[in-house]
Amino acid sequence: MYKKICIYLSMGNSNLYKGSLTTIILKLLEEHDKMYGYEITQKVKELTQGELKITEGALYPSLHKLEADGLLDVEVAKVDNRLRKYYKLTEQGTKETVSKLAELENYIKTMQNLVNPKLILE
Amino acid sequence: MYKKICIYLSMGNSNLYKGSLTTIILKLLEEHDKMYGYEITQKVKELTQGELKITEGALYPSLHKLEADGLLDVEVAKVDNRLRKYYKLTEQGTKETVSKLAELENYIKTMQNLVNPKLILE
DNA sequence: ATTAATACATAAAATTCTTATGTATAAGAA
DNA sequence: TTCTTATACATAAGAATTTTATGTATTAAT
Repeated sequence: MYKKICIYLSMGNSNLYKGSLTTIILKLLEEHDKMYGYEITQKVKELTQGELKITEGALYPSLHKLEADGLLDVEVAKVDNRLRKYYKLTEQGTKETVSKLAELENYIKTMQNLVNPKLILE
Repeated sequence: MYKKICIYLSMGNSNLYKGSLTTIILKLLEEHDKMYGYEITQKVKELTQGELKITEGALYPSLHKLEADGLLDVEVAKVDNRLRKYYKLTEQGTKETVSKLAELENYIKTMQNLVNPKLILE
């Protein structure tokens, strides 16, 4: 038998992260070429020093959607008798990544402008 | 009779804005003391040069929730025979604003760190 | 031997927003 | 003067995304 007790901290205790999961996945894949789901959760935890924890319930459906949309290709591997699904960017996925990153930069500028107008002079 | 044809552009054509509406409302009220709903939509449009358009369907329920949560007080006024509901921060709302702004700063730092790790050295 | 870590998955519920619609007054254009 | 746009509120169905909870299975560590 199995037993599972979970503690769900997820997305930084702030709902600002809502809507950024896709951007995060695409950017990580742009930098690391080929990653599997669990690896993404660990990498995000590491890069954010524990601030951001991607939950499985958000990650896997998101990966499936990106694949269905043609932004990711999947390749199944078996390592130590355990399943791994490696994802990588398609050509279209690479384009979408550029676009998503531009959106993020734009979001940040807009929000800083809204929230702290004195510091933005350009 | 009336007729209404709407063009819904809303939240910057990017779902990164999901989750930031509350922060935006609170910050505007911190700066402008007292505002009504329609005024908020216009102010946001103006401050973001049209990039961000708050829809009524998002704004009004959000204002009602903030009021129900004790973060905003409301005061009804009649100007030119037209109804206006002025909202202002409660004491608790002022505290929450500080907290929400800190969350935003933190979100921006975390995302920049994730997305462009080379530029962050601190 | 039991727990923690690795590795996938899905599904109900919550949250937030979009889209659509409803109501009403005032101002401006045709 | 009539039609449209702007001002000002509201709610509700549906979409999208995430949280919370659960399910299955293998390997490593205690």
